[in-house]
Amino acid sequence: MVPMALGKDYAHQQCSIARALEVVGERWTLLVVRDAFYGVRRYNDFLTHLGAPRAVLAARLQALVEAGVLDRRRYQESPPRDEYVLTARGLALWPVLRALGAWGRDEVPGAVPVRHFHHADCGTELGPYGECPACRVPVPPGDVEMRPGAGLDPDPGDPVGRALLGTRRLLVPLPHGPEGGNS
Amino acid sequence: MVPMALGKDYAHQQCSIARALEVVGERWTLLVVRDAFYGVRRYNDFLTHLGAPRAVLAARLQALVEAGVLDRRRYQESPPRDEYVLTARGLALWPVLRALGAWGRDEVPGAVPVRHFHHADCGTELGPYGECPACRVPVPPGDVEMRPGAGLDPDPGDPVGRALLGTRRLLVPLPHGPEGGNS
DNA sequence: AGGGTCAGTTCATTCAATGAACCTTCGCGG
DNA sequence: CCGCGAAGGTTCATTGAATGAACTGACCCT
Repeated sequence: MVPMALGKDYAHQQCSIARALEVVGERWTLLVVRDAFYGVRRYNDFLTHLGAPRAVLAARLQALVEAGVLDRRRYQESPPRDEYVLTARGLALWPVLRALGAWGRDEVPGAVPVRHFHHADCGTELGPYGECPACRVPVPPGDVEMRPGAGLDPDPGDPVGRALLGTRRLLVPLPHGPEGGNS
Repeated sequence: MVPMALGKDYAHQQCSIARALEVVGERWTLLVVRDAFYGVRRYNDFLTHLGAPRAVLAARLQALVEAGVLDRRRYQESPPRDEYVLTARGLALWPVLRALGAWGRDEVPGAVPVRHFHHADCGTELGPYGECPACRVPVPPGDVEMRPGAGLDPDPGDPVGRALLGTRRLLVPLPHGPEGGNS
């Protein structure tokens, strides 16, 4: 996708769409952001869920941190381990992902709904712009509940995909650590 | 950008966002679609406005036609000339471009508004989801009026950029032909 | 016949993506 | 204190796509 020579070519474009694509328009980048919304925070989890080459993932994470979309922060000291979490700027990408997902679901032929997104406060399924049709408000991603749809593979090969099978609230980190599994 | 080996890698992803990116996630693709919304329809106009390599543009246009986003149709017989116009499926990408543009304008540092988008019926500037805050309705792209903003280069090098300087309604084709210029 | 427009295609070069292997730090079990 | 494995990378050879310049071909005008 979207390659890194973008700065060179898109920069001269007087257009905010081009500027956005300079940051998130490369291959894998928006999928990394999507996984961050789903609660993925660690390098290895991104890696197994996306299937991207390690070097590309490292480059994308670093670029997203530099662009202020992700924040890299220490979650344990020994051994030192960092996690990547969405900043306010990253959270602002939620409408982009909503719009892309809605288009992929409605307009790409042969697509079965994979996941449904609901307003956690009232249970209503979100409208096409990420708003709650019942409450008439735009729903921030932290108030979105993700539910499995008919098209979701019930037995994904990777553990991250398995952790994302059930109903989950966005932005809640994936379970980890000794108690993490399924106790 | 997002590159053409996408089919291979994104396809196994059970996700409508990934499916959307398979179609519009490659480098240049979304900029082609943006220009189509602005009224660009001809190969040479895309070429001069985007600055993309000719071979890449030809490949992207063909891929978008095959994906049903653009329709290629004959507009004159001799010499045979085709133009590329958005289909219903392509028009459905408008929220994606709106969301990307809003993010690029609000969240990418150092960005000055380049263009403003208004509801042609009432003149109100569109909200972040492409809705009209006054009329409380989602505004279809054909009812959107594009107006120049402070960040717009007043003298672009290419004629297409010059034709897009003023206030224009989306989807209206660029002027062409003997009367086209600025009479 | 010559020049110009439009819409491409071809081709050599450059640049990024891929995937496998390797590296480092640490925790743990014996 | 030795070996093992996990986490989070880096390095490297190979593949593949993007780039830009040149070329093609159909047609029109003068």
